[in-house]
Amino acid sequence: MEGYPHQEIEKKWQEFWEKNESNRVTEDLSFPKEKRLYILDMFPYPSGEGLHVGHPEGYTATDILSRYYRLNGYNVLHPMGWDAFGLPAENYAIKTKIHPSITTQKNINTFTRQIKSLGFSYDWSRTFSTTDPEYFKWTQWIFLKFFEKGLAYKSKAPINYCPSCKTGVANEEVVNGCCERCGTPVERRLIDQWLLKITAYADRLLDDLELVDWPDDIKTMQKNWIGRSEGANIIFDIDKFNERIEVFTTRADTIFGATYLVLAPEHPLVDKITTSGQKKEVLDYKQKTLNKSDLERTSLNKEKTGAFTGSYAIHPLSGKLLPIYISDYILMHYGTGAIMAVPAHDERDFDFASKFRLPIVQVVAPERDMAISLDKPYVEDGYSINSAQFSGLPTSKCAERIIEELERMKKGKRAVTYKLRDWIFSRQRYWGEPIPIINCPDCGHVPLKYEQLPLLLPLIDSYEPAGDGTSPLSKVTSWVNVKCPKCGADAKRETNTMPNWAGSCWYYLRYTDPHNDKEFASIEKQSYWMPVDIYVGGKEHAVLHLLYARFWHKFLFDLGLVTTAEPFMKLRNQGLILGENNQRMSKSRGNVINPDDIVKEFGADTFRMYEMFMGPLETSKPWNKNSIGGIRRFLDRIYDYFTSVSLDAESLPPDIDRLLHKTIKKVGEDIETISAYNTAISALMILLNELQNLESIPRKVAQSYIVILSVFAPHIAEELWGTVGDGKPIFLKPGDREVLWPSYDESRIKDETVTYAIMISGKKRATIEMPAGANRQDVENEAKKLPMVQKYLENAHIKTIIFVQDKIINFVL
RNA sequence: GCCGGAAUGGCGGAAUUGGUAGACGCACGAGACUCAAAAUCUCGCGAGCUUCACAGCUUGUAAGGGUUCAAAUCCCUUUUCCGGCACCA
Repeated sequence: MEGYPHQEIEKKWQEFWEKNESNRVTEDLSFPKEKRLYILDMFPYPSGEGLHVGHPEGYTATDILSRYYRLNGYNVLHPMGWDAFGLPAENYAIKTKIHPSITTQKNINTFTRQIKSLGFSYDWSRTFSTTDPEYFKWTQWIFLKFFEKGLAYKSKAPINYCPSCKTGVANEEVVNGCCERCGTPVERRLIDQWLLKITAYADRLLDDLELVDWPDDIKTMQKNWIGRSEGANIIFDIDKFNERIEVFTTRADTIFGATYLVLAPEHPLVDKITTSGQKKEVLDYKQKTLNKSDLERTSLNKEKTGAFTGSYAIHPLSGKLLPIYISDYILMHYGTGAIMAVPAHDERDFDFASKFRLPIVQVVAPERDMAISLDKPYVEDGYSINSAQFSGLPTSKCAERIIEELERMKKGKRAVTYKLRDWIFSRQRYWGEPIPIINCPDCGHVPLKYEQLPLLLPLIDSYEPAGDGTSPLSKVTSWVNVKCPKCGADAKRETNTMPNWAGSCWYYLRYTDPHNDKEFASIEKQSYWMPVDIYVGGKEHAVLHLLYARFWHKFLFDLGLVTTAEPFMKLRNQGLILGENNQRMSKSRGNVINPDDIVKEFGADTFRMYEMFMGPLETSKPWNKNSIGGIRRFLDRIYDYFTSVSLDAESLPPDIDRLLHKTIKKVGEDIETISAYNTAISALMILLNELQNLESIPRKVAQSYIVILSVFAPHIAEELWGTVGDGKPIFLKPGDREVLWPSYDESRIKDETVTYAIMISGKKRATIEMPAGANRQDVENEAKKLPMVQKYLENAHIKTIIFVQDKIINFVL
């Protein structure tokens, strides 16, 4: 590739910035807080494949923002690190016997080299990996706080278990219900697991979404995930048993339409109330349900299945007997694990009732007293019918009255239910943070003392799972067997490790004070830097990472350990970069682009600018090799022009001066959108196209152009600054920085003349130039002079004239 | 199945949020330079039609309908694609 020598220039300036500490922050906390900014990327998992072209998309956007704000006088914290615990390193270790820490370090080195080759302005003095003991010491410390406050608890929870590999497998490793490695159908097993009580924060996680500037679709996803719904728990006594079933419903108004009850197959009452004649059928059905995942239970079987228990419940208001069924469309962990089925007004109940020939009773009508044909359920609100003294009431009113009545009878009460479930926090894996708990037969779960942290992973030589579903750690007897710190009896360490989400729940706090060995971060530094002002990453973290991190943050907030209610004020997502064939990049499709190749051939500046020019940040867009060449040509033209143009001119021609000011305004505004980088770059192209007609321009103009360019293409800009600049580099260490970003003059942006579109009955027929701000009558008179317009106006009656200042005049005939 | 998002030239995308559709770039075509090619520069480039030409007409933003002086933009119906999913009572 000819043109400017990108390899030489990029290396030179990357070394300069690093040596000069150009990317550091000022640690002087008296620097005004309103001029500090925390701009963060979601840190990557350093995979063995190396950097993907999708990573630099978000990183370039935040780099542009960081450089832009620094050039405007801000103190910008812009760090990078590694989320390095996880499955791939462990699976690789099982295959190769190479310790995950070695693979991880190698991958981190590769990622670091690749990211540095793109010239991002990260402050590398603050980097760390979640696998560093100095870091996960504090992850464990926070876990102990959860334990101390009763928010970490042990309970039975299901795992996917492969009976052939004799190991637990992650959801990701289950393909079509079978183990990814051996193809054996995966079973579900209940084992003792640690859970974090995220449900205790459900309402606050929901309500505080109001406080943050996040994309609406992400907020909606979190709201739906938390899934708060208000309704009532209603008690049904069971006929011939001294037992009762509590159901949750959001439609208490439909209670007179309940014709049967359904329990989740796992419901504890099932065995008790199943009559002897039905035992076999119920048992068989429970067995079948056991190995179905929620996904299968909920999406695959359109055909409803179930079994009759043989028992009947007593309707609390009508006294009628309702048969009790079990069915897998009822999930134990939602609501009470039991429902009253109202087939006339619920689709799932309708399907079930149709299949099992159960009665369907209409109790809601769209209009008062109107009956509808029940070939499908009526799920809308309306007016109650067939509901005793409640008939005639509108839906919401009716529900209220019925709940009041049930409360009076002590047969029900208002209730709120969430879809959100507690977070299963243990994994039967090696490569994660060890859970700092000792299990003593007498004292139960005994936490390690804070001074005993970090609890390191023991070195082992076989990473194969233990074979009984427990972690490989359980094989390391020298590590597992300890004395109970409380009573001194023989005890065992917890062998489950934390999930890979743990480390990413608080890493943004650590960046504010990354080398602190007394606290996870000092309150002083946190309160200066937090919250994160701008957080950029992929949409795939919409619920898990972003919800878990918010949960930890709120927990720490309650303990007075952090200073803000929310961690991330503004969130933006980057879109997917697809392969040239418009499909997701993957090895198997053979459409993967390696960033190294692009940097080598075209240079980092071209790569960065191309990714920003592809389209708005948040949309997904396909890679196109030809288009990169266009960006490279643009940078070559910039290089040629600014190394040859004379800088002696006094001023620019007025129209180009106007364009310059417009460009400064537009680019600044586009950058701040965190989206429209493509149009910012096109504005720079338009300006260059005009400047190229001039042999001489003022030095000040060249400086403005290069400074604007520098946030997108820092290396070439820094190089050209040597020619047009003031003797000092653009990007300097905090104390040496100046506000270099050019300002624009609003009064010099206004055009003197504007083009009016002349429309006849809404169709454009001609255009005329008029002075800006011309009055309606003048425009009308000028327009009528045009032969083109006269042609249409003669023999026609003008009904009305629509005039839009500086835009159009429309003659409606 | 449910929820969310999207659909604009050969391609990526613009469009002041209801006001001249197609900015900018790619690809392509013609020309200049060259012995030639590459690179570079200049011009053209939604489709169809009329015209020697200047120019003009029709049509066009997934499809169909509607609101409006005016719709890529707002409303209704439909189709396709992408993302998410936990049958959530």
